[in-house]
Amino acid sequence: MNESSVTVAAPVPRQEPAAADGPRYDFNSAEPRWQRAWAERGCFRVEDVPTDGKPKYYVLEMFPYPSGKIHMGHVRNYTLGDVVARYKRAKGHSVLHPMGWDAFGLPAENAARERGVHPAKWTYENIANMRTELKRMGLSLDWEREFATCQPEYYRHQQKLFLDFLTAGLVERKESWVNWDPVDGTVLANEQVIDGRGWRSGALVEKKQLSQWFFSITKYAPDLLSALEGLDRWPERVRLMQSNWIGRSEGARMHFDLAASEAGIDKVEVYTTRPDTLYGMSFLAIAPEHPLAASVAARDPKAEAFVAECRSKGTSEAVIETGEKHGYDTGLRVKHPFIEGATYPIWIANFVLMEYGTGAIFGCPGHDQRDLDFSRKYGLDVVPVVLPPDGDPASFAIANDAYVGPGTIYNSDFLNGLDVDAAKRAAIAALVERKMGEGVVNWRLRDWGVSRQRYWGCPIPVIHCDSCGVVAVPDDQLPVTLPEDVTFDRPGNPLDHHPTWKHVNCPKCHKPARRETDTFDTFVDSSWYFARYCSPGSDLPLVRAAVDHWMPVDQYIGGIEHAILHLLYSRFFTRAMKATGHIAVDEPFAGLFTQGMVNHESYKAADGTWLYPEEIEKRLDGTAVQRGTELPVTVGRVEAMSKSKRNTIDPGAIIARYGADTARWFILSDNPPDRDMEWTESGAAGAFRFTQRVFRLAEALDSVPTGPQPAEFGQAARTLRRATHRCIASVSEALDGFAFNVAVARLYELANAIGDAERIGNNDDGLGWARREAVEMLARLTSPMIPHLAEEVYARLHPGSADLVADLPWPDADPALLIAESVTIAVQVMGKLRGTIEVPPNAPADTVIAAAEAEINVARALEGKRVVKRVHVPNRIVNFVIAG
RNA sequence: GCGAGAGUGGCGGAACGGUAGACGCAGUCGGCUCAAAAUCGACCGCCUUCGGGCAUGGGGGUUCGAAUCCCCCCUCUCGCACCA
Repeated sequence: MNESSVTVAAPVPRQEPAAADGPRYDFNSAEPRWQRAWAERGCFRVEDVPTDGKPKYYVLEMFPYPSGKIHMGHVRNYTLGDVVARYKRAKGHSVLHPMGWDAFGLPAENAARERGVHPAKWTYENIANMRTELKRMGLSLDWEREFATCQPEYYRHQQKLFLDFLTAGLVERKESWVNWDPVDGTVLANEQVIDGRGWRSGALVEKKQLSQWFFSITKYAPDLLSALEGLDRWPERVRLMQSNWIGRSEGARMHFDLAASEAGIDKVEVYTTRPDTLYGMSFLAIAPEHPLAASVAARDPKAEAFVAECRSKGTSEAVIETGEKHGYDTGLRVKHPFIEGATYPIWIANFVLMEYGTGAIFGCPGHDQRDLDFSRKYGLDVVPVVLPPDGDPASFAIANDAYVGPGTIYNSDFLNGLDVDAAKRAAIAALVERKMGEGVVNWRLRDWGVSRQRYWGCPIPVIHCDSCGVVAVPDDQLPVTLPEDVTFDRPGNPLDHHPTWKHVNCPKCHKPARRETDTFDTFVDSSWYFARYCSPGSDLPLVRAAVDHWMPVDQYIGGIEHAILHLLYSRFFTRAMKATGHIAVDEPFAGLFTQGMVNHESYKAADGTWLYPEEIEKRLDGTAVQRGTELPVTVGRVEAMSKSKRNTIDPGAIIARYGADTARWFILSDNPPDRDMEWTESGAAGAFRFTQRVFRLAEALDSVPTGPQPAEFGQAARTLRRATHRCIASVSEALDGFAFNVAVARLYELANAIGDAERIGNNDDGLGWARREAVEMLARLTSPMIPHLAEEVYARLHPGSADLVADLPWPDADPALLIAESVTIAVQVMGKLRGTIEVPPNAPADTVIAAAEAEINVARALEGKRVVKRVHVPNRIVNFVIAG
């Protein structure tokens, strides 16, 4: 997880912000100091089962893959989560906010193969480095809950869960077609097959049948789909993507009898959503992997060649993009279910998928575009059976487009005259009557294959015994740990090559047997970690009292790239854990927020090589030159930070230069958090200026005496206090709505208002008190975003106080101060703005209208006109409608 | 192809159906400086005969009033994609 982009170290050191006159906020000493203060106070620690009676709030960001360094995507992700965590905590919640490591995975094995470093060493060193970097961000995390999924203390429980699922019938071992890389000797995910070749080896990928472990996610398909409706704090598009992925469709499962049986096979099973078009049938097509295709291929060399070709080219982009359809006529024929004596050819076709439905279709070219393309290519009949509403049965014909719209059935015997839906029902009824089929619901979702031929993953805790079959590793022998002495000097799975590891005795019959050498897909590791955080030290996978208290996660935050797989697997896993008694909830994540990416301009030198941002210098006219050489540089697109384009910004360098608060402030201020943002140098510098300005506003109060709240405030003080309390209200509202960029804008407004008050300089009428109040509120309201500076400012305002802002409750706005002393009302004539008037709040309508009519511009616009309607919206607007 | 989302100044973006452009970035002018940096102040959608007019992708509609609601169209982004 979270490994989409990798940051590399900046090669050229950047210059420090120029040292300026006067004292400055020294983030270098302040940030570590406050981080220590929070840690020593244990501000962010919570109990597994709290007894403080506070409402719980569980904030979680997708845990990082320990690639080596944190990148800006992490900074954005964890800053967003930290704002939520700190805000909810201040609002009186007991907040669980943990962090850990998604630590198994292929990059560690690649490092082992490429550099000879053991995956464990590589992983743990990366974790140590990234932990240090994350701690510099000042996140309000309970670090005592940290774990890595590669620790036996974690994955032993995963093995236990697997065995519980096995007992509960939620896991099975079955044969399946997989992408097999013959050079690397491993199964590849579909995403790892590029143009028909393995992404690492470049070898042609083969389709191969392997025995694999599967989680029975399809058992939950209906529930996983219907429960999406209740996830009302998930983005609509994620719910939609999951819904499409699960892919429910209604139709009929039916069989066609072969005219003559083939190698003992006498019928073909078909799934269709269009049983109403059965009379339009002109062929039957089966997938190349279909058993019937295999038996034809066994006796027919041409068929065998065709199947082999499909197998090798099936996944290539060329075939998929052009949609070119290929087929082979087997010579076999099937009988029509309703038409006595009619038979149709059976083709093997490349566009029929073995994975979906039954791997066989009946072809109705009149009303399915693919079937039409296929029929035109091979000269098969095209018989229309659905007449469009305005169609003429005598002349309606199918040209190049199949007709898939609504209409009336014709050319179809007993179905004639029915509409499409009625005909579907009638056709299914007829199939049922003849015992040839039934109405079914079909799902696109497949069971989740979790076997990987990898070393750096969680061992699957089973033993294969020749006498007893598959035997679960007994609980008292868990965990099955990875052997450390492995080599990566040849392709394939090091566990399989290990001289002794897999050789064990069967736990049942004690005869020699073999350990399973496959490990789990790393998505398994991340499918329950959120629940483990509730009781990370327990001897049980989950402690019911802890998960019952904390789960579900109230706010989950991460990238959209996990919209389907990780989230769907986690939803399944939670249900499976419920079925096995480990947890009580169905849904793991009550709220989900998907953040946008962090992008940056890219730069290219004249010779075509990419340049790091540190290597270029911007000119005033927007062009850029190479630092030092002054050679011209092409400024490229703003795109996702990537190592290859060298448009990365190292968070460590930013924090060293500006401090964590600046990085956090800029990343929050730039735009709404669900959209992609552009990291810019000027934006970061602007954020840095703000932090310094806040400090100066606090510093300016050193000479302003403290004292009790005055009974009376002058005009300027009242204005400032209104700004302060309006800010409390509006920042709270913005934070509640994830509008962090708006919260930032409101805080700039408050800072501007304090600056205005500062320049007035007269403290006699309570302005000094009002300024202290405003600066304190500025600190407290910014504290979820820039927590270190908030502490620094608060401490300066309260010398000698031991209070931490992190422990203070969220301030409440004084309702009396949210009411303006006067309101500006817009005056329109026929909907066009003609002027504004100042009136007391909630002034009576006739007073306001009279004042509006008196306004000079309005009066001019109304002169000589007849007003037919006066619209008055209190405290908002007056609109005069005139005749004519 | 199917589905979803989005189009507002030079840029990122604000805006319960009620003064469009908050706030920031960039820019212009000025104060302070020998100068620069930092900082502070002012300006900053387009046109204008200085009355005002035009402006939220385009065109219609609803409304006293539309960036916002409805219909049609255009463009862009993302997701799924031979799913029978």
